[in-house]
Amino acid sequence: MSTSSAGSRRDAQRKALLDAASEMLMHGGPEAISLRKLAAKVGTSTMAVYTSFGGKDGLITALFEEAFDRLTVAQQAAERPAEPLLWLANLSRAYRDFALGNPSYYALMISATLPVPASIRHKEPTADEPTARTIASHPSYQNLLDAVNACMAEGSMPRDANPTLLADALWATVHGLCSLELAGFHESAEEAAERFSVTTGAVLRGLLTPEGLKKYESFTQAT
Amino acid sequence: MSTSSAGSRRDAQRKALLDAASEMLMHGGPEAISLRKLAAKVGTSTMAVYTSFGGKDGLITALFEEAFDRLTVAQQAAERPAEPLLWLANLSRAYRDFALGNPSYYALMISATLPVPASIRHKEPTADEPTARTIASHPSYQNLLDAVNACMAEGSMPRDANPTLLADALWATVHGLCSLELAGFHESAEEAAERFSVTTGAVLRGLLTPEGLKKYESFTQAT
DNA sequence: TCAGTTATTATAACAGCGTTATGCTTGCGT
DNA sequence: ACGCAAGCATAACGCTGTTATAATAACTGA
Repeated sequence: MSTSSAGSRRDAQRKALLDAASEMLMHGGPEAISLRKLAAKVGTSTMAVYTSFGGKDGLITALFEEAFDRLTVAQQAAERPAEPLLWLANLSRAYRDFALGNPSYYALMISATLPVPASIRHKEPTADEPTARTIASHPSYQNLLDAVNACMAEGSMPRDANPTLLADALWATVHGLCSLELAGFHESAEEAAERFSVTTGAVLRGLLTPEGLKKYESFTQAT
Repeated sequence: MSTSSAGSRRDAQRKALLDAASEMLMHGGPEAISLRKLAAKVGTSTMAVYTSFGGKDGLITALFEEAFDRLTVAQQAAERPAEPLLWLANLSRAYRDFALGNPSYYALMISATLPVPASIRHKEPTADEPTARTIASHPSYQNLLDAVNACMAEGSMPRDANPTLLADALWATVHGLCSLELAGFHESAEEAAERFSVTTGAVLRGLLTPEGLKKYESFTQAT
């Protein structure tokens, strides 16, 4: 049980590097991660990054996965009421809270997700295994899908709809809102919060069945 | 009229650099822009970038503004029917067409807009002049605002609403959709197109008044 | 038109980056 | 206990943006 089990010396080195990189990320953003400074911080040389992660790309990928894990934790920490519509609203809020609370991690998720060169350089898109699968099967997305399926099951959303389509609609909207808010397109925090609730409410209402709409409006009026 | 008028030798150099940088951007993405390669391409030295743009940041800023100009052209080239609701739909489509047709420019807009370090390094946020103003007064955003105001004027959207709030809701949604689509979260182009129309339709319907909703559904049923 | 001043550019050097080649050193398996 | 394989430190390579210096070009004023 030298290397197969967890807790080897190598894993300790890996964790130390990852923690230090995480600190650099949170302190100065994705662009502030330098292998040389990272190695100096941990007390080793840059070669450690290559043996542990295979290079800087591997390190960034590890941070990227950690970001998604943190998001998943934030999502699953959200209150899960019996009403799936309220659960969906809580998931949206949790997403925003994560983005605002971990802006550097969120920036990393976006910057590592969006740019064309990154997706080109990393893996040739020769239909090997599209990135979509990687995300769709992630717990973070599964949470959202579960909530959508629950809404469909109770008739708040059309039962014959494609749940992935509905989940993507909500995801894209929430992501766009957080992206713009973090970019600084908000005059005040209150205005950003209002825009978030108004927009997510609008897209959610737009996806509901008449029955679901009635239910949703009873919630918003009650609260 | 040596330097005050247009067409100086200096402006020609600036334009040559900008065009070459634009080509590098479209070919290899934002990260492929190297001052040395750019200077070699134009047939000068890297110092030209410093005299014309003040450095690489200035060059990127110029490309950033060019990206917004191109977006504005695409927006204004969109058909403008008498019905503001249809105009709004056309603006959304034009935004997506621009993003898909100029992915590198779009990536630049996002990457230069979103990351925390960029906004920190560039200008200290000492309330000097928030970025929001810069964007809100841009023709591209004004187009959207005009359409929203037209919808409010005809009663399709609540007349007592904040037009900026409504415009931001649509902008964030469309932006989030394009961002996710360009990131590669689409199994097929058809699926991405369907998701776009479904989501934008949902958020638009969610922002309408009952009268506006009736009008909108008469359009979708007619077409 | 010519002299003086200013601005622009080419060359080279500087500091930093990710990556890689080369030995040394360490630790594990036999 | 020995031998071998893996990990790390050192140094070098090629690249990046930026800056100092010196020469050149252009424009201004007499």
